[in-house]
Amino acid sequence: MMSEENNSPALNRGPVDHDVRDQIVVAAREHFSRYGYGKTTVSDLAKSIGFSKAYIYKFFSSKQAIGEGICANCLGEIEEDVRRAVGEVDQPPEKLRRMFKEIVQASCRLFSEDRKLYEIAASAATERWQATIIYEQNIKMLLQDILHEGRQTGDFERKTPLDEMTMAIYLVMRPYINPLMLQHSFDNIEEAPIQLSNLVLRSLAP
Amino acid sequence: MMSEENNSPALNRGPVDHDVRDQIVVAAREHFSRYGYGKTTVSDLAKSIGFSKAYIYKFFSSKQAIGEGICANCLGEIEEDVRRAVGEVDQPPEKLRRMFKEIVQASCRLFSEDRKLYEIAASAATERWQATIIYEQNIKMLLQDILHEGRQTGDFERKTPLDEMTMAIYLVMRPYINPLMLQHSFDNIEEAPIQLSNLVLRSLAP
DNA sequence: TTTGTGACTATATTACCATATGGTCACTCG
DNA sequence: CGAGTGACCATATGGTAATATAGTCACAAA
Repeated sequence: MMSEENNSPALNRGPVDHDVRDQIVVAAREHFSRYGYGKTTVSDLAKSIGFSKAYIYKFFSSKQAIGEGICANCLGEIEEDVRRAVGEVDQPPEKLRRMFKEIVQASCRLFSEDRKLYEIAASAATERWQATIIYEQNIKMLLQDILHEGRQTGDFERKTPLDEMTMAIYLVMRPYINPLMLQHSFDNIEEAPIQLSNLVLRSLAP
Repeated sequence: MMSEENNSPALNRGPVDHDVRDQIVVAAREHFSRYGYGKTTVSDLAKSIGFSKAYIYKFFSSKQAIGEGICANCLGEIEEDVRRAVGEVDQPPEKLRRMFKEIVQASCRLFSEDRKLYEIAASAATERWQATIIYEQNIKMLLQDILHEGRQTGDFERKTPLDEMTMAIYLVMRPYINPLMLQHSFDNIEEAPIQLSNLVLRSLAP
């Protein structure tokens, strides 16, 4: 499910469903991934799809808007991976473990296999782009769903208010969710999600 | 208790206990705090204490060595604040709460009241200066002491290995200990330490 | 020996300007 | 009317020459 933006400074312009819009996105992903966001000029994108630079601006309000689209894709893919991993098991405690583990894995994969796109995600986090905010919201909601389910199955305690619980656990995960913080969490990246899952699950015990 | 360095690339030189060494440290703290580490030249320090630049290098092996000294001071002061706060109460669970709360408060205080020194601490963290490593080690040891005590008083569970416990809780606190990560933790800085303390304490319940 | 320095080098930083780039708009073409 | 663009502007960026700075050393004075 793609996250469509319609917020404060409108990112998209012109026809929403248009072949050229998709071409731009494809070319942008390719260029950003290969040369990086900074080294790619809007003219480069235009040239590669055979139009003029001005035409790009019929579809996107700025270069950053294109970057946000690509970034939203990347983060969306991570989100999908996480949802898939979570969906593979039934017990809420195990879901939580999977969620934590897969978030770290998927983020590290982006970092090591597509550094240039990772850098976009990092600067998106620095500058608080919509893509980042939505991604973090979605992850938090996924977490809340798991907690809610665990409460109903009796796996998790029910005294603590659900949103406090969600917030606290989200804060524990944040250093591995946010690309900026991830960079400072590479020490013990192997054990960290396991140890932290254990800690969180102990605190969730009924 | 000051932390003295004698490590890989020796930081100090010449007479350890010397009046001029102290003068340098005092002048450096003043200058770094007012103009920042980058904008302060070694010649500035020399001039302000009435010696030549070359003489500075009789006491410190580099400008960074001076920076490390100042940074170690700042972090040492935070550490002292935390130890004091922890020492004011008796119950290990309350000690943990205090520790978390005071670390956040003291770090935020440095950030808002002495931004320039905070920036040194941040770059010390980026470049993994000794001062940072020692500080983080000390904090971790303080944490372990509290946990150890709590186990003996029966306030905390005893099944989980002590060092796993320490590591996990340390990882929870790290976003508020490490100056680099702190910058990205300002949202919810009020509730975060409380909620996280609650979570940790729930997980520590026997 | 201990205290102290000016003169020196290699590297880092700054200041500058030419160029490149993001972004707009009036306009053409079919 | 809608698809598409060249010419244009203000600002960002990159490269480079000039300057400033970290750090050393041989040496002097006490």
